[in-house]
Amino acid sequence: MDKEITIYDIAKGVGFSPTTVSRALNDHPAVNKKTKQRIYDIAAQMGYRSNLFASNLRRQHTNTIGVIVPILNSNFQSSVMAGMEKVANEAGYNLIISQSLGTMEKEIANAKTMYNSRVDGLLVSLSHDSESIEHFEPFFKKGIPVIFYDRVAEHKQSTSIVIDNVQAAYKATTHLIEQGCRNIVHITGNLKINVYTDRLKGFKYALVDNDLPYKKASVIATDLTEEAGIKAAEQILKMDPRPDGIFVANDFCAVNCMKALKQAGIAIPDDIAVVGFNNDPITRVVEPNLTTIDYPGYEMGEVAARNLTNYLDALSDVNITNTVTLRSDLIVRESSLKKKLKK
Amino acid sequence: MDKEITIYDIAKGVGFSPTTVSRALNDHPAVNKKTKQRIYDIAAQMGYRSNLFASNLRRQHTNTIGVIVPILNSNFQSSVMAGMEKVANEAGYNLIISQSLGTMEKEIANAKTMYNSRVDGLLVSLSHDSESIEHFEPFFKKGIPVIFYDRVAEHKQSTSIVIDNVQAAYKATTHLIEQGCRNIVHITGNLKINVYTDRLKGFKYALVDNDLPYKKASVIATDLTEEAGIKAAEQILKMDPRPDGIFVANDFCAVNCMKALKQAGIAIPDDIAVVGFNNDPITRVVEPNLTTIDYPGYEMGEVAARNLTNYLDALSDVNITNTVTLRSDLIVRESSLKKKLKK
DNA sequence: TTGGTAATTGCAACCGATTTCATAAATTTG
DNA sequence: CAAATTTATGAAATCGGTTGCAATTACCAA
Repeated sequence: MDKEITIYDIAKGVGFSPTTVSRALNDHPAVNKKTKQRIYDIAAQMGYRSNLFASNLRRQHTNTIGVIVPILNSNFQSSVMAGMEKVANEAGYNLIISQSLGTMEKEIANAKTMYNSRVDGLLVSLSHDSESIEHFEPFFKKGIPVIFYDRVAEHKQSTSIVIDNVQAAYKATTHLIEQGCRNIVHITGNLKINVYTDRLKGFKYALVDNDLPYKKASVIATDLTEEAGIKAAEQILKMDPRPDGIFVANDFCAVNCMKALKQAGIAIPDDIAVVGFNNDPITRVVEPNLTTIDYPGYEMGEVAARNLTNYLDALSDVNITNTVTLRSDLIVRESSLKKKLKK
Repeated sequence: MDKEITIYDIAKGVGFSPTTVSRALNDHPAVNKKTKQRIYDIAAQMGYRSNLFASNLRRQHTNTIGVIVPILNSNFQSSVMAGMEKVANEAGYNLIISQSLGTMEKEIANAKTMYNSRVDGLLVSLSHDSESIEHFEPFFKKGIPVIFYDRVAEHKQSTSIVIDNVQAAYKATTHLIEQGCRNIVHITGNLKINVYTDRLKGFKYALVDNDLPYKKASVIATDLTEEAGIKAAEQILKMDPRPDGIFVANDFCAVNCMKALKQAGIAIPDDIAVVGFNNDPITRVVEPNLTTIDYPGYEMGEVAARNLTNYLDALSDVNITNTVTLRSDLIVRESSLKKKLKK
């Protein structure tokens, strides 16, 4: 097995001190250009690779960004991560990733690991049942930047990257109303999470602004899983009068709900129009194609990572921006286009 | 900002030397139990956290596993990663992740970064156009374990985690034949990649074993994207005689091909039966539901990571296993069940 | 020639934990 | 009770870069 080459070996090779070698390798301006070149050449020739621990130990930073996600294998989250990885990689940062699997317990453990791994910054989407963000206090105390995205929490020391969930839900609901729906049901997730409370707000506001009554019974809170969609469908079928529109806070759940309704003989969109949320690929596969909100995951990942790397590289000196809101649009497809409006 | 607590601070606090503190914290047997307990208590009380760089620098390992994937945002890959993360996390390893975006160039750069980050081991799924694995030589030379999964390459020093693609494709094709198909088309990906050549082999063997002719014209090599599926459908529509079965090496492509065929008035499965590959969630959404091969991504991630951590923790002393083959099954759904066989 | 400044380079002290070797104290054995 | 072990602890070297400060040389103007 090859022995590892150090700057001391290089120093011996070129007849300069380790100090100069170190400086040359870091492109320090106080080193003669010719010296630098010679050192580069010899280093390359000897197959030198820098020892990041030694460097990190001395410099007190790691060039590593921690990411904590609820779950990796969802279309949205993996898109986010793809965007993050691209930006982080380009900026010279490594990404270390862990999933909370939706529990606060694991999120706390992960935060601790990240803290011990001394990440330079943290990108977090909160778990389903995270009721506090106390476990990030150590980061705040030590001035390690934490950026929340999608599922965020308010904190004066952290930035949040979100879409305007209220507005998006408002658009979605308004669209249903424009299609003639007068009795709309909203299927949502855990109402402790900002995204779902905001979407509920948008739903409510749209009703009110269109002089439609808002009834608590029209909101079905679920865990947004496959089964939840089916159960919600059953619940809807029992309602009297039967709803004529559904706004679901998640595509996957929406699709399963739709399937169950179709099996029960409901015509979509004519009997019931459906709108989802996220623009998951399945929305273009299900029949009829699902109207949904385009939630730009990849872009969100890029923005979150860029925000962090800029801050770390002191490109953005102060952390002025507290919230970044990305645009999100309604994508209209057949699942919500009632016939009477079609030509 | 809090100052960082070191073992020296603790040493001062308890009146023992840093040596003893270090040993106590690592649960070394040569430290008195009472001493240990006192050190634990004080460490906790002072809010001590170990400095991983110092430790890594001295110990020459990082407790970090590098993962290089072609692309993060695919259902299969993110499932794999979810499985990996779970196992690695439990075994006390961090995962650093990078994507090659399908190009060998970026894969080489990523490998270099991982090498410099001194990962303890590497988990790799090769990029589309990786024609050699020379860029992993430094790892092999230094004895750093590299495990390939899904898209693998032969190397005497590395383990591969795969499914039996030949057998899976054989099953899929045989199933189509059993359904009465006599003129089957195979849509595949880049034939330089093991998974696709193997699937092609399975396709071929199944034909031969059933006394059906294998024609080169029946194999459509594509990039398996959404558009590729549509283009392939157009190509199929022009064929004379028209095929009665399609075996696609990827669900996403299969679904789009199916949609295009349906639009052209083809009845599925009666005119043409379709089988996909991967068991992506969309297979249960498309109509008719797509018959496919269950490719256990999550499990593959678990197995790959476990294999690596066991090796690193010297639980499996020698690297005996060179290839691990996971089981994969055919899941039959409506897209391939021709009427005449239905009751 | 002299004083002064800029350009290069090196010494040595870190960063914080681990580990070899030696030592002191406690315990067992003959 | 002396000798041989065992148990518990510490001093100091080490891992491989980085960096404050000092030293040397080169260069320029007066």
